[in-house]
Amino acid sequence: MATDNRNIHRKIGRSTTRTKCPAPFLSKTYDLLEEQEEENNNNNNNIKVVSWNGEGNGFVVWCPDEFSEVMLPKYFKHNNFSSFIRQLNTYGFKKVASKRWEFHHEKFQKGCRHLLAEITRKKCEPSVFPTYLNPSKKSTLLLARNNQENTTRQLLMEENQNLKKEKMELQLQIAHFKTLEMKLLQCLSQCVENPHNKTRRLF
Amino acid sequence: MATDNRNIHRKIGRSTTRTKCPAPFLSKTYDLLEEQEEENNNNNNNIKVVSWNGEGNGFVVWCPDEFSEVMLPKYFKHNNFSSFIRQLNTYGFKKVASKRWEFHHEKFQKGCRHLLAEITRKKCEPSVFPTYLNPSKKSTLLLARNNQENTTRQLLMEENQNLKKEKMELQLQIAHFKTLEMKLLQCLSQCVENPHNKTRRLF
DNA sequence: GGGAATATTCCC
DNA sequence: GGGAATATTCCC
Repeated sequence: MATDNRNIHRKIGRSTTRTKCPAPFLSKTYDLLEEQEEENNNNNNNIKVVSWNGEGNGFVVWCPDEFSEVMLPKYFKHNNFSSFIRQLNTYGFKKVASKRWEFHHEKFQKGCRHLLAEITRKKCEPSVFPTYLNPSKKSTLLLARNNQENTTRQLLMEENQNLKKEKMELQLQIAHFKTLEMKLLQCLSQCVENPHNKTRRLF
Repeated sequence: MATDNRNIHRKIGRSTTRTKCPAPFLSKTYDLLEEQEEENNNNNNNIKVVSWNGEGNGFVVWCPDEFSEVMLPKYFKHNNFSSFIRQLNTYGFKKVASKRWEFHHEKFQKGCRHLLAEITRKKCEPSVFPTYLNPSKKSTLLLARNNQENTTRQLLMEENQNLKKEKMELQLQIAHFKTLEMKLLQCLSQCVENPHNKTRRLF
């Protein structure tokens, strides 16, 4: 196993001064391009394996097979092109051509190593559950949690409904009492004014 | 980079028939011991680097430096003893001696490769939040979620309180009406019976 | 020892 | 492309 003298990046990368230091993957990919660029310049006759693109705002893997077999193991712990692509996607790079392996990232540009520290890993959508729970367990937990929440809400809503119904009934009673009071008062007034009338008919 | 023909374990390991297949780390560690055992038997004069212990219910790394530099890279993508230990801990192995690197696991025994599939990774305590969220973000989310739940409940509870208060007031009104009705009726009856009495005093 | 970030692999 | 499991690293 070749010793990896780029580990220094990683060591600093994990420290609390993270803002100063890009992720190891980014530094290594940048290193790879810079070192390959130098080699490309020295041997104009050779076919390029990987290089910055014309504008210097992205890079192209010209020979994926050679890149994977020869270059990847020099910088990473594997020789799989797909793992390299997976990392590019993780850090938000975009494939910008359909017929060649050209990738862009706003903050990944030739001569701008200082921009690397501004590139962050894409975050997955926040899930409220740890990844090791299988979907069935997740649904069970979801149901449990929802059930608990729903039970409280359900009880409150039921109570609300009942209270509203009771209120309506009470208001209805009051309406009847008001009518009754009115009639009684009417009746009384008639009674007082004409004590000998039959007032019962009001009821 | 040496190709790793043990990846077959991994490929199967990720399939849905996971129960049949141990984690790659376990298979590799078992392979390593079996292959080293054979080498130990062939060269009795050599110092052992790693071997099963006497009972066959654990193993001993006799020479950590040589083990790390020579054997680890043959089976894993690193040469760090501490990473190997980290994996052992992840899978629940216990260090059982203070003066040498001897590790046990109930299901990791000489001649019992079939037990490996029963060894599982230790799970961290279920956190409701993804690990990438820092504590401050976690509290914010917690508060947000709680706020949302609390808002609903709070509103329902407030509505409930108001409804109960209104109900009480309505009942009070009804009580007054009942008193009033009673007095009016009393009054009326007096009025009818003794039309010339002063009935107003009842009010 | 183990939590957590990053890397690598596998799979959809 | 990206979710998720496992591996490797870093740090407490």
